[in-house]
Order: sequence, then C-alpha cells, then structure tokens
Amino acid sequence: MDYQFKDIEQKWQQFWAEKQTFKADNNSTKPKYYVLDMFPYPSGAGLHVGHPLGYIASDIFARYKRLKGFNVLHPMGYDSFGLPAEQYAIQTGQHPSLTTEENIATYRRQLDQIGFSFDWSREVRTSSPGYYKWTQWIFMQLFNSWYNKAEEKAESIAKLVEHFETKGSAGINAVSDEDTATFTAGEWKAYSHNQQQEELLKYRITYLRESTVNWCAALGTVLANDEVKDGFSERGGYPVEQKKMMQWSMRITAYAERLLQGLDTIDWPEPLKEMQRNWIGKSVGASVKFPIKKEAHNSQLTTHNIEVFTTRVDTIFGVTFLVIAPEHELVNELTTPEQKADIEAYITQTKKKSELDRMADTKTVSGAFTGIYVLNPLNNEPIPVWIADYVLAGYGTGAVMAVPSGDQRDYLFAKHYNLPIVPIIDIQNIETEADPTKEGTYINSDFANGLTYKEATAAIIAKLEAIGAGKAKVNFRMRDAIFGRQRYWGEPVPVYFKDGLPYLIDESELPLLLPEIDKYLPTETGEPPLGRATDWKHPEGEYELSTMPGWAGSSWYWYRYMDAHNDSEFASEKAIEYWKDVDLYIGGSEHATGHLLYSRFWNKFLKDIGKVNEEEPFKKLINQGMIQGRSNFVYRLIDAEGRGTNTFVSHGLIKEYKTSPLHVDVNIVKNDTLDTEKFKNWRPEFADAEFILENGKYVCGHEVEKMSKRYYNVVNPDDIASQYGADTLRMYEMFLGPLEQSKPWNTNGIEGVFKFLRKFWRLFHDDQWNFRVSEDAPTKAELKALHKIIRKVEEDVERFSFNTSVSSFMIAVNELTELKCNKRAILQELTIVLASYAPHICEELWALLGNGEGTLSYAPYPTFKPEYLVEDDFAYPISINGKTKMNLSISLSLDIKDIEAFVLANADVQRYLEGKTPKKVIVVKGRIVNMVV
RNA sequence: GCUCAGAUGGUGGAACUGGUAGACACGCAGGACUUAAAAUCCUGUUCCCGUAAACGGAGUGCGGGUUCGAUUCCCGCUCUGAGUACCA
Repeated sequence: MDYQFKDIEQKWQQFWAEKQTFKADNNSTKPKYYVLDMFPYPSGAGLHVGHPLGYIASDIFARYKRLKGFNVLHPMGYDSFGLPAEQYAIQTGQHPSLTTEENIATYRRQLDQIGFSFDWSREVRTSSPGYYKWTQWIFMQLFNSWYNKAEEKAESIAKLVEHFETKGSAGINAVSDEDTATFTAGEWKAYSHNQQQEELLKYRITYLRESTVNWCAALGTVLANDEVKDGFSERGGYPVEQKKMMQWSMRITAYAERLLQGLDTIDWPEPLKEMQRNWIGKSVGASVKFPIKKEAHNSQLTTHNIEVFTTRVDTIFGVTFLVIAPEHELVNELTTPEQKADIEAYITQTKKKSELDRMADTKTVSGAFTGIYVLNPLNNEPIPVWIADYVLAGYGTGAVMAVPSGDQRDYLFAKHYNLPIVPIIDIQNIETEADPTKEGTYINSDFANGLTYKEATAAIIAKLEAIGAGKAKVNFRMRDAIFGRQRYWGEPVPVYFKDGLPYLIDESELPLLLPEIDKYLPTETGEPPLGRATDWKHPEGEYELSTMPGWAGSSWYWYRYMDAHNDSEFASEKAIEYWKDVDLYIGGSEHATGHLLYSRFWNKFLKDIGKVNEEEPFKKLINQGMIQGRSNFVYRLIDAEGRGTNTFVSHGLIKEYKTSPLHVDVNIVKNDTLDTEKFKNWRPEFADAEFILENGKYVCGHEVEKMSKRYYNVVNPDDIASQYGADTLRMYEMFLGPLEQSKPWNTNGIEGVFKFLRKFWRLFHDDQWNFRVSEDAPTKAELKALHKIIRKVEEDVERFSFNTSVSSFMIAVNELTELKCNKRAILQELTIVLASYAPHICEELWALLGNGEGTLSYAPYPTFKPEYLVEDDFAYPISINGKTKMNLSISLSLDIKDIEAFVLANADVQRYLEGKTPKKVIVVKGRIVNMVV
C-alpha cells in the first residue's frame, strides 16, 4: 500500500502509550541522560505551530540518545498556575482549576499527535496539591534559613539563634536587612519572643519587609521587575506604579556572586549569559561618605554625611557637586529653608512626569539646589548638593558624586547650571564633552598627582579607609525578588500571623490547600481574593492571604520529574543522586532573567541545605528561535469613487490598479496562491467575489508579523498533522532553518518533506506497493551512501544542526533510489538513523523488516565505518613554510610527471611554490586546490 | 546610546577548523504519461555576454586589508533583528 501516514501514526502512538515504551527507569545500569523542555503554561488558545519547535528538537535528541544506549529521562508537564485562568474565572465564575483542566486536555491531545517520546507517567502540574505541597515545603526551608557570608552558603536559622544565644550578634557576617540590631548574648536572651522573631525576620532568606513594589492596579497585584516592561505590565499592558507595601521577598541578592560565577561553568548561549550578567549587574567600586558641612545648616541634622557609590573613586578630586535622587529620604531634612520652595517645585514637577517620559526624556537637564554643602573628605573642599532626576533612588545609595570632567551626564549638568568643571587627568580633553579616560596621570589631585589609574585608585581607597570615610565596595543591580501576589490562582503561602508576626504552619499540615471562594476578586476592604474564604483559619492565627508568584512552581520542577509520585520527599535522595541534573534544556530566551535565574537561585539554595548535589541545574541550554507568523494579503480593487469593490487583484498586478490590502486566512492559501473557492466560502461578504488573475492564479502578498488570530496567520499543528502527518510536521519544522534562529512559519516547502517520506517508503516496496526487500549483499556505492548519512546525522545531532540532517536524509534516499537499492542490510540501518526524526514511519518499516514490533526505539545506532568513504575522497592536512595549513577533499590528482607543465602555465602557483617542485598537485576542474610540497 | 546576533539566487536555506559558493527543498520553465486535469517522473534553473553547446566574465550588504586562495579572518561603513537603557 502507498504510504498511509494516518494509519501508521495512529497505530504507533497507541502502541507507545499502551506499552509505555518511553518510561524511564530509575534503576538502570545504563548511563543517564536528562533532556528537558520548558514546560508550557496551558493557555486557552492551545498550541500553535511555533510551540512544538523546541519539543521536536529535544525529542529528536532524546530518541537519538536512547539509540546510543543512554537511559533517557524526557518528561513533560504543565506550569498550570497563572493569570489567564484566573481572569477567565473573574469574568465567568468558572473555577480556574476547571479551565486549567480543559486546557491541559487540549494540550495533551495536540502533543500526542506529534509522536513525542515523553514519559507521561512522570507528568507534573504545578497547580496540583501533590506538587505544590513541595513548593510550599521549599518555601518553608527558605524561611528557616539565613545566608552566612563567611561560609558563602545558606544555613539553618537554628544555627543563627544558637550563635545569638552564645555570642550575641558579634561575628555574624550575613546577608540581611540593613537595620539589624547589635546585641550581646545576654541582651538577646532578654528580648521578648516577639522581638526575637522580628530580628530573625531580617535574616531569613524569604522574609517580610515593607518595600517599594511594582503595583498594577488593573491586575490588582504586585509584579516582579521582570514582569514589568517600560512601566507597563508584561501581561495585558496595564500601567504599573511604585507603591510601598508589606511583601514577601526572596533574598536572591545573597546569591548574586554565585549566580554570576556559575555562568562560567555552564554551556549556555553567550547572549543569554550576557543578559543574566547584565541583570545581576555587578559593579566594582567604592562607597564614600561626604560629611555635611557644619555651618551649612543652622538647625541640628540627624544625619552627618551623605554616602555615595562610585566606580571611579580615582576621580574624587574632580568632584564639584553631589547629586541625590528626588525621592531620596534625606531630601526633606537636608533642604535649607531658603531652598525649600525650589526643591518642592522640582519634586512635584518630577512626580508629574510618568516613568515613561522620564526615561524617554534623557536629554533635558533639570535639577534644583538643596542649599547645603558637604565636604570632600580628602581635602575638605565644600561641595554643593543638588537633586536631579537623573539619579535613581533605587540604585546604589541614591546619591552620586558628580565629576563633570569624566562623566557626560555630570558634564551637561555642570554646563547647564554653571558649576565648575575640573580636569583631573593630564591628557583629558574636556572642551566639548566629558572624557572618561583611564590613561594618563593625575593632576589637581593632591597626593594622587602623577599616579596612574591603578595606583591612584589604590591610594585613594587606602586613604579613605584610613580616615574612615569610605571603602571598596561591590554593588549589584539585582534586587531581592518580590514573592507575594494578591491573586487566587497560585500556591498559598504556608504561613499564619500571630501578633503581626509570621509563623510557618507545621509540616504535617502540608499541603495548605487553596480554599474555595465565591468570587475571584479582591475583597471590599481591598484584601486579596483569599480574604473571601470562610472556614479558612489556622488555630493559632490568620493565614497569609497572598499567594506565590508564577515562578515558584517552575523553579524546581525538574527535580519532581525524577521521582514524580513521592509523598514523603520532593524527590528521593536516590533518584536525585542518579539523575543529578539536566543534561540538555531547550526553551525560549524570554526566560533569561526570570525562570532561568530563579531556578538557578533555588537550586543553589537546595544544594546549600544538602537536598541536591549539583551547583547548577541545567548543564547545557539551547534557545529555540521564535516562530513568527507569515500573513497573506489579498488586494481589494478600489473604484473611481474610492470605494472598495468585491473584486480582488492578484499581487503581481497591483501596480496597475488602485487597491487596498486585506489580511486573508493563511489556511486557504497554498504556496501564496489563493484557493478562490475557499475564499468565497470564507466569509459571506466574499461569496460573489471576483478575481483579476495572473497566469490563471490568484497570487497573494505576504509579510512577517506576530502569529496572532487578528492577522489570520495562526497555523495549528493539528491541521498540518492531519494533512501531512506527524512525521512530515516534525521533519519540516526542523527543515525550516537553524533551530536557534527566529523565522516565519510558512508551508511553502512542506511538500518536499512529504515527498521525501514517500520516497523512503517506496525504497521498501515494489511498483505495486508490495513490501519487498532484497537479501543480496550491498554494493560499495550503497554502503557509501549509508555510511555518509550515519556519520552526518551523528555530527548534526550532536551540534543541534537538525535542518542540515533533513537535507542529508533526502540526499541519501535520492542516492539509494538512483541505485535502485532495496537491500535489507542498507535499509535496516537507514531506518534506525531516521528513527529519531520520523519515528512512526520507521517503526512501521522496522516491523515490516521483521525486527519485532516496537523494538526500534532502543535499537543500537549503527556504527560508522570510515572505510566505505575513503574510496576517492580523502583529506590531506599539510603545512607549507610552517604557516599555511590545507585540508582538502580530493576528486582528481595529477601524476608527478604532469605537474611541470601545469605549474609553468599558472603564475599563482609559481608564486606560491617559490621555485620548489611539488610532490603532488590536486586539481579540481583544472584549478589547483591543494599541493604537497 | 550601549551590548549581542545577522545580511548568500525568485524563496527557505547549505558550505563544520580559510580550499569547486549556491547542497537540499520550494517556486518557475520545458518535457514524458494522460482525452484532459490532478498525481508521478525526467530535464533545466545565481547573474551577464556569446550561444545549440563547450567556453568566457562578474558574483556571498558596501569599501579596504591579510593570504597562493576569503561567504569564512582583520579594519571601516550601511542596513535588519533581539536585548537593554540616565546603573554613577
């Protein structure tokens, strides 16, 4: 029979499911290999053709590794807590768990159609109580830990308490809140229980603190920094404002240095690492305290100096003014009565500007003088203090020392307000702009005069430290992560409050289930939706009402797959010891500063407390590119009165007519040719449409846009699978281009892949479509074709160049067709090699070859034998004059006796040889490509 | 502005450490089969000139350089995409 992909694919998908072919074994003697996909959020729209791209790539890799003899863990699950289900619940009243359930069913059906080799027995859902029990458990471990900087690791809070009880706060080097108290052991013991708890909260890795948060009123929740884009929420695009709130936070900053260092040990795409480095934002510099000039202010000040952070402490003698952020907490106290009006006017003006305006408008210089002066700690020169909105309250100390000769922003500010500009380096050119050079030697710099950059920096820091006015400091841009969300559809925080202080619930009470509520909206008093729950009360106090953010469940899920049904641990020690870490992780780069950073953070924490073994969770990571939409257009003819008619002009002719473009559903267009009948049925108003054709066809225009319903360019994998089959879909998605590159989806070439599979099928069949293979011994040419593809696929898969493999398969099958090869010895091995790309057709042929049903998935990958290739193609690595290296494949070689004539005829060659005679010359189409001298 | 990635036929793309540029596929043109169409198969297809053909010239965004030889390496520029944005 002809290639009947529908029957074949259904048969094998059923077979794999029933026989649990891809169930991974936790007790195998084979080497392990863990291939992971970023699990999806099951949205209501279902999968479009872009989603499976990464899954197909990882599936090919997983299947390949199985053939190579590895015990492969290749699981899938759902990140099923999230906003859309909740918003749907608000609109319809339908419980988010129902919506989620339905969406998951759709996803599963769509995924099953593509023939993935997932081990579904390990499926996880972050919203199922059996799963979030352990998310809550990890939260409890974080609450019960503090970060010991001396040891560079997290430790138990009990250990900290023990230290407090014996030695007080002395000798503690922790990452903590800034306002920790200093006390002796005796004082600690004298503290009330509540005082102790309050103090400990300042050390816990997950802690409660009043902090400025990104509040999104429209969504009724706070958002993390990476969920905010240009002052608007990433989801929905609602405005986001800054607001002070009591919030759960995660002390991820404790891990900043380790998160940065770890990047050098993992095989990730460089751009992604760079994004994480920028996000962590390490800058090495110094903090300097500028004492406030006594007589500057008549009144008594509670603060005596302004602290700044700088990366160029060497320029301190060039400081001619200080700038603090308008939101800086000292502004009010510092401003002199005479300047009060000015400053207040400036602050109101700044506040009026939206976040966006303020960022866009970086050219306008604005600021106001506070009226007070500080002293340069190294030479006691008075320095005026200004406020200006180019200084951000949220970074460093919210205050900077301005060096107009070296910093362009300071330069512009100084010019605008007529402040002095002092050059401090001999070669500095500051005629028209600041010169941030580090070359040359210092001038106008007191004891640093004549020194180089390195010397000056060291000398100045030493001096500052000696007089107690500053010290070397490393600053990070990364902030602690806000962990609370005022939403319903998330993990409840396993905490209750007593006397205003948080306490963990008992571990035996886990999971703390989400309570049922009547409406999914905040309460009338503005509390989160959980405030609506009745009968939901801890015996000791009130439950926390906010839930965890979306990234909580996804920050450890790869461990749950290792031991998905364990009730007593998040995964057994044995399972974690066996599977260790993820060998290959495939997903989008949009998670660079969210999921991928938080996951690394939690992993490091879990390692610190001895629950996992690896410092980094994802050894190798590949970003699949985004699949963009490719929209098609028809061109409506405009009549003389400028009205649209019901006549449509083919794309090639639109210059001759007046037309307006109109999106048309890409599913009724094939190779940019419109199916005019389907178009008439597409919408009622086109029922009597007429067409002006070219070459008898209606050709559509096209453009690359986002894949979206609005542009009618969404292509559904179901449609492709039912039209061409899963094997064609899998191969075509790979054929489309390099995995990591973004590209528009179009089906223009899919026929080629389909034809290839049919050709492959035909190799095993005679003209009447009867299965027939020959038992004869293969010829040299046949063996060569086979071994070329064996090697090629091996190389391609290892370097994730799946698109070139597909081409190579086509070449191999074309060659074998040409040779009329139907030898079992060849086809058997070819089937194994193709199996990871097109598993259904290969399983079928494998069974027809008499190999036993369903044994293909674990068949041994054939061994490449180079002797079949070195017939007339081989390589010569040679070196000439010790510098030129050549390495070529050879098609024709001249004998030594023919060389002389050849060399004489070729000036290039003569120059190259410098009079020597080559031993061997390699010529291709009359051109020398290589010589052995 | 900064950082990164990229630019190759009508199209998607190949060429892995410098060595026959355009593999493979789509599209297009011509042909075979067919009453016809679809399907299938075969041939051609970077551009220009000449031409039936061999053959000749140009050619990997633009301008230089290194090299016997550059899509590949170096310098400068243009454009496109992504990320980031007053980070002191």
